[in-house]
Amino acid sequence: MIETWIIEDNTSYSTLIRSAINQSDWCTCEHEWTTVADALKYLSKGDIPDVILTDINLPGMNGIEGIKEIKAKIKEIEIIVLTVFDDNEKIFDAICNGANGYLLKSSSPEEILEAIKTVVDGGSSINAGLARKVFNIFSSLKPAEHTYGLTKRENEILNYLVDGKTASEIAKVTFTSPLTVQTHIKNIYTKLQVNTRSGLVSKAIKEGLISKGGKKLFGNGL
Amino acid sequence: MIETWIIEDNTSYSTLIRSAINQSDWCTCEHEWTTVADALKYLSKGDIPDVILTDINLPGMNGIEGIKEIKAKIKEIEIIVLTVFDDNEKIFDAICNGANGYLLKSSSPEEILEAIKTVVDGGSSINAGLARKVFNIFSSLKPAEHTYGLTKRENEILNYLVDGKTASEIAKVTFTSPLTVQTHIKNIYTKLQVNTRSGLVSKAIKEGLISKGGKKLFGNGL
DNA sequence: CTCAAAATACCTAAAACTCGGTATTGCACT
DNA sequence: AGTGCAATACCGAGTTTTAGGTATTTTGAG
Repeated sequence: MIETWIIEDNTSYSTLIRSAINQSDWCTCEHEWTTVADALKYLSKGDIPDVILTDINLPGMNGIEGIKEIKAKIKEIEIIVLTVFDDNEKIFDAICNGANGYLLKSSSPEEILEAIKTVVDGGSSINAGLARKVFNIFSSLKPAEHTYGLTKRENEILNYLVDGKTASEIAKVTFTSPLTVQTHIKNIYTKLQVNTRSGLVSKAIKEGLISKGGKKLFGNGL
Repeated sequence: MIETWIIEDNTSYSTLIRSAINQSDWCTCEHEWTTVADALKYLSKGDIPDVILTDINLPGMNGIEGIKEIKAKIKEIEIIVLTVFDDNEKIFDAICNGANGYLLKSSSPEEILEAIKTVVDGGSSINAGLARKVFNIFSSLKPAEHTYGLTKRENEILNYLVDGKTASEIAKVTFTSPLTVQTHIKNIYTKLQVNTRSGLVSKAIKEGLISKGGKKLFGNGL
């Protein structure tokens, strides 16, 4: 039997969902809370559900923060966001904070039950329309592939610079003169149109100019 | 009538899918190619499908590159990846390059047709298991929230540094002495355990220490 | 109020960086 | 054989940064 909780300040809506859940023969909802704080308090007492359905717009702590708090406490709980918001930012934040599903309140009770089943089976639940948004967020994450016409050597040196190395340190690992490295750096500055070391590093990371084994990567290493 | 193409070097598999598609009364598949190059050549002739199903492991140009090339030519074409690979990297790359759906070859013909319908309706198609992976990639993108105990002022200055500003420039915009700014920078260095400007900027961006209106952001501005 | 942390400001000296140059060598392409 | 680009190396002057310090004034929490 799957145990679920609902965190939702609109009690008439939560009651609706709750009764739909309790009508199934494999899933129950014993508790509904109006704030994240209430849910967290009860969690501390050792009563742990399999799935939590949560709104985002809540009094006190919002649902996004709530996901983080709940996951920090017991990461095994599957969390499904149930909200009216469908903007990229909310979706992005919710997923980043550990949401396992994202549903709109326009979803039918059947869809909600389906989503619960999906997450307990180790999947993630999101409808096609929202999935498109997730896909779009992803592809917008990919920086445009400016190369600024950097040569192989310049690119190599750029990578060392981003590591925080000085010109002389780079000279050592590349077996060249520090003066040569300075020349390269000067040329990189011109090509990237920056005039400080920090501006260079910033631009290089933000525009994905850094390669790791030939692959572009994001600021966070992926 | 939805027109689809298949790019797949395993012709016995593609023939199977093609006949399944052609058995529907709303979707046809006139062309199947074994390489991206073939598809691109035909695209140039003006014959444009609504949806392309593509493998990833292809002779010559791989499917990931293929997505980019096809989208660059005609971005309206919906592209569904159909592959045996389910590793994070392939999924990530495919979506970043503009894939609109991602299916495993274990999918049934019904699921494939469902996916085609989904993408032409403006959604994105991905099954629950893969969606979980996408969700996990997202949450791994979120840098851990180290703060390194930076004070408000230090954080402010850090942001200017990441912009490539010098100490004196920062002093001007903060209406303080350059010496004060230097002191702050020195303290930031100690807290972040770096000893060059570039190392600082690099670490700050990679670990998401940069705030924009109170919000964390990624290296790419999101 | 009081105490600690934060923010402010200054000093010095060495090291590193920025920017304007010049110049040689080697390699690929025509 | 000649042209162009990449990579190498150097000079000099001025600026900025780094790494030790010290010290005063705010400010926020108890």
